[in-house]
Amino acid sequence: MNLRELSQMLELSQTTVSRALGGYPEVKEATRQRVLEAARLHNYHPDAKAKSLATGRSMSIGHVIPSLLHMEMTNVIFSEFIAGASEIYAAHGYDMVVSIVADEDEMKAYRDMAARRRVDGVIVHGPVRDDPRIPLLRELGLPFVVHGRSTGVEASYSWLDVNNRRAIERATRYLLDLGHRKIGLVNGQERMDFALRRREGYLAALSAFDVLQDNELMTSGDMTEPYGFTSANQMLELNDPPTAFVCSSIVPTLGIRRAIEGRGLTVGRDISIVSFDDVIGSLPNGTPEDPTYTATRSSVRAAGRRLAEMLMVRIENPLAPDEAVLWEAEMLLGQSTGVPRLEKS
Amino acid sequence: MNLRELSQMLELSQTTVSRALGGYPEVKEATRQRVLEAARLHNYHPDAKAKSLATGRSMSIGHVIPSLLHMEMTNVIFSEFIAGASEIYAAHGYDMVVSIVADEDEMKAYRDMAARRRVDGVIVHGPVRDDPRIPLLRELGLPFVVHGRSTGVEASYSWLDVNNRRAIERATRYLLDLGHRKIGLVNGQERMDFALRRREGYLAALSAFDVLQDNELMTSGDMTEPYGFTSANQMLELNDPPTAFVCSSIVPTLGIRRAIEGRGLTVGRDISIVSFDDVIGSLPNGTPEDPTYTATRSSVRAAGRRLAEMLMVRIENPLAPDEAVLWEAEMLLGQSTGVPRLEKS
DNA sequence: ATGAGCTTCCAAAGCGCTTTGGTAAATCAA
DNA sequence: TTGATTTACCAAAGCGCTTTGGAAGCTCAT
Repeated sequence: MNLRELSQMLELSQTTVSRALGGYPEVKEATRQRVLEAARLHNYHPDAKAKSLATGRSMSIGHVIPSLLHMEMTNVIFSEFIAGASEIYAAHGYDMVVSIVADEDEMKAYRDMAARRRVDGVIVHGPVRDDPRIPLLRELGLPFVVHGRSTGVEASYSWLDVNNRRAIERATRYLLDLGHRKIGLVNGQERMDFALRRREGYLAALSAFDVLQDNELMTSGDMTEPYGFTSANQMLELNDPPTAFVCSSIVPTLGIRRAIEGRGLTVGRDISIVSFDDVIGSLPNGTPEDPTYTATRSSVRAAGRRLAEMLMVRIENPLAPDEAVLWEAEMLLGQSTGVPRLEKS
Repeated sequence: MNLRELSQMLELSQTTVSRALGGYPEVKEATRQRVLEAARLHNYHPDAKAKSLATGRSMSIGHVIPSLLHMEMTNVIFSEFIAGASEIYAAHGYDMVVSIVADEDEMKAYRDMAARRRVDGVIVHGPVRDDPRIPLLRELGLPFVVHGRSTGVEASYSWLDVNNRRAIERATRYLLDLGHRKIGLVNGQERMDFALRRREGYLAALSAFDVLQDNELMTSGDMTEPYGFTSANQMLELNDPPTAFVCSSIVPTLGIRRAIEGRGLTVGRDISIVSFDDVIGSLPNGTPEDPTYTATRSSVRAAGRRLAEMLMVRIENPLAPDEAVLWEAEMLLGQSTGVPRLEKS
């Protein structure tokens, strides 16, 4: 059933039927009801591409994710994000098109989406320092918002970020307050902007307590479970091993736990962990009243929702001023922290 | 830059330019080169929706995922699947549109996609017993393939499934062979078809060894980490606790580990675990030579690739006979299993 | 030289919608 | 009553592409 057939059936022009369906005022109320009724009866829905072609708006949002290097995000975090974003898209009548590309094809993927006019806007994931995608999208004139920020990019753009620096600084300070002085940092890939900021926060806390930076107590890598396991094991084998860990995500935290318990030690009693928690559906951090891990927490799903809203605004009005949103993470005390017990001294 | 502008610039008709770009033979080679050159120079890419409207093919594939009840899959497994599928889509020039909807809107989402002719086909995720989506899609005439099978659906359809029954039967038999007799099953939601089959496999193995089914040793639920933790803890508190667990996914397996070690026991030595492993990027099961968990394994990413290919075929030729693919899971011996030590006796 | 058969190009229709620029009929103000 | 508005509708253009159905211009065997 298409518009022509429907309008012939109703003995009305396509114009009138289209306007009736679109809610325009220049059609008699009785007629509108007749049209609505018939449309429902015959399950008429305007063809998406014809509508898009006529209006010039594709009514879809693009997400480009580089598959290889960002495997950490491809998985847990990304799907949590799109779960949030897609709620908003649906509410506004937008579809979500996601394109997983090899890292080296990422820029081409954006150019392509823009040239083919496939999407009305995009959300940029996992910004790195001096991220080239931001100037590219600006040049392409494609509306976009960024999940995170890119140190080094001067141009203005819309973003939403967690205050990663402060979140990890607080986490580290908490451990320092408990008396820990050997604190391992199990960080994400430090080419990612968020990981750089977290490292800064960690170092800031240490220096506030006059603790010297120790490069053997800092690792950077893809946030997988084995990565956490390996990092923790390496550090625990040092002469002067850490009594606590600060970890960038719940996933490697699980590996840290495995390493600790594999050595016959107990998390929270012998070795403390503070994690960053993105609030992953399948990996919830215990219950809100009794978190498994002491953690600084910020929902990536909520970030997806908020960024989607910001993007909708930019699409409606491309000339709107850029919007910058910085969220503070909340800190939850859980079972994974305590005063140091295994100090070398 | 659109076709009209490009063809005016070249002083050719739109027809000729279109054909030159499309690789049709009825255009002189010199002309084709001239066109190709100009197209590249001006970064001309045909407008996706105009092209789709003209050809009648939307060149995109839909994925509908119900957000609430399938949260287990929304996260880890689903994103692993689409990572595989999207490789194939990209290679065939298709885009992927994903739509996360409230459970009760799922059928509507399919109807909508079909009526608006938004996609050329869909992949159905997480089939349940008597899944209503299969007859619906058949009625809508929308090409589709199913990841898994639906017990109770008589009609023919294309699917790819892992032999879940046999995989879990083998896993359970392995534990029985080692001497375990109290074996806990930490299963997925048993309204899901795959979970039902796994339960059958578990029970078949037990009865082959004349071990009685014990309902206290079987749980069913969303495959999260805390679910594994809680299930394992409950069972371990029984008078006659299990000496081993069979678990439906690596995610709850992590929770089982936490429960075991939380009681001062050691995985593999005191309590054994065999898991099903979907091969999740961020949660790899140790290294191939030395798996952390003994597991039956089948890559969901590979399934995504294969199903995407099957769907492409169906779209090319909707009358092609349905295809059914059953994969056997491989079984890997890891560090998480051993002979029983803590028997009540 | 002539018609058949290629080669190479093009005008125009059509995909299914929205939107512009109307026009008749009904209503209203004076 | 008459001209001005308002109401309720419609024909047709246009979005940017593909594809159909030619049509010139060439080549070439006869």
